Amino acid sequence: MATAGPSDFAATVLGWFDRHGRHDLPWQHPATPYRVWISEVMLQQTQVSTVIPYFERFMARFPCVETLAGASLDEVLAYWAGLGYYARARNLHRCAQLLMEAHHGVFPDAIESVEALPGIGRSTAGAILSLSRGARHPILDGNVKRVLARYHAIPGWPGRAAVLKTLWAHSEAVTPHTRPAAFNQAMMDLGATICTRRPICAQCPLRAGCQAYAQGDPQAYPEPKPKRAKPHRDTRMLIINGEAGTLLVRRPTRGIWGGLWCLPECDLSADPSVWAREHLGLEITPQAPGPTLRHEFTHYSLTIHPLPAQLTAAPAVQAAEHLWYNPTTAHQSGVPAPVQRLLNRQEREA
DNA sequence: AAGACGGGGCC
DNA sequence: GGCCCAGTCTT
Repeated sequence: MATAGPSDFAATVLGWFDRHGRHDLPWQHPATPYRVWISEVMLQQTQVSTVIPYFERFMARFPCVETLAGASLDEVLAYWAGLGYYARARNLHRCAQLLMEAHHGVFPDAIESVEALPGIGRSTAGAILSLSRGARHPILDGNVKRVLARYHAIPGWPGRAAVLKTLWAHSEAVTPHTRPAAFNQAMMDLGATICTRRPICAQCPLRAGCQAYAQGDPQAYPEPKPKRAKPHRDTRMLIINGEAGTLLVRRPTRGIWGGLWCLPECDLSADPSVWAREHLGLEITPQAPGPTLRHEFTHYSLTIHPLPAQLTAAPAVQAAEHLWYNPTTAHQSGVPAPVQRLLNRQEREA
């Protein structure tokens, strides 16, 4: 049988969507540009089941662009803490303020203008304008990449520019003029529920035209990223306890855990007391080291060596980038997951 | 073109 | 433990 043409492709996908697609996701009711935007950004590199509770909490606190733009970055980061990729939250906040200042708080209709906003690339821009307004724009997220790479048996890793270009061309070609919103949602649903890493081809509406299926090994597509050795790093985190609580310092905007509140980090080779005096302006008395904590990143693994210490002297003036964490008081600060684990561990042992 | 960027889920 | 996930930005 010949490969189905674009319109057959869309009709098949839409027919499947009406019966088997997901119509009950929180951001679909109502599917406003704001809600679709927030959900799409949360869903970048994060799975639906993880996102849903974050989305509900976020919407309850920041129901519209204006609320988000008017909030402090710290509070936005606090609502994001645990999702990872914190640049997404910073971009979200900046984008909300930009929308207020330059676009009256409303997303522009031109996709070029939407793509120009911070944290919004081609796929997210297409998703926002199609899912919320029914405009015909292709998308290309991980799900659509998988479906199209298999359907056309496209060789190569999608991270390569040439492969990506081919995939975009296919996405553009199959996106219909009628019901583009339903079609895009359908493609994501298909990738998320049927054309998964281990696909359920028996239930797939595209099976008849799928080249990877015809070849007998749909899992061969898309090709995996070429892998390399993962380096390992060590760091020491100081758990400095004073009368007001445990010291947290704000990390630089750029780099790992950007803008989040973290335990002070000092090199293993440094003397902790000297380091604290020079970098924090505090006098401390180190105690017995705690058990190490291992944390895995995409690109390296980290072993955290916790070192509890008692505060013995502090300057009269509190540094702006310092915060004394106390579990009994309310906090609205973003703390990375492994640091939160260390704080919780300390609280349990107290 | 390649690397940076987090955390959770799954096998 | 390795791999994956509704990507984008920087270099």
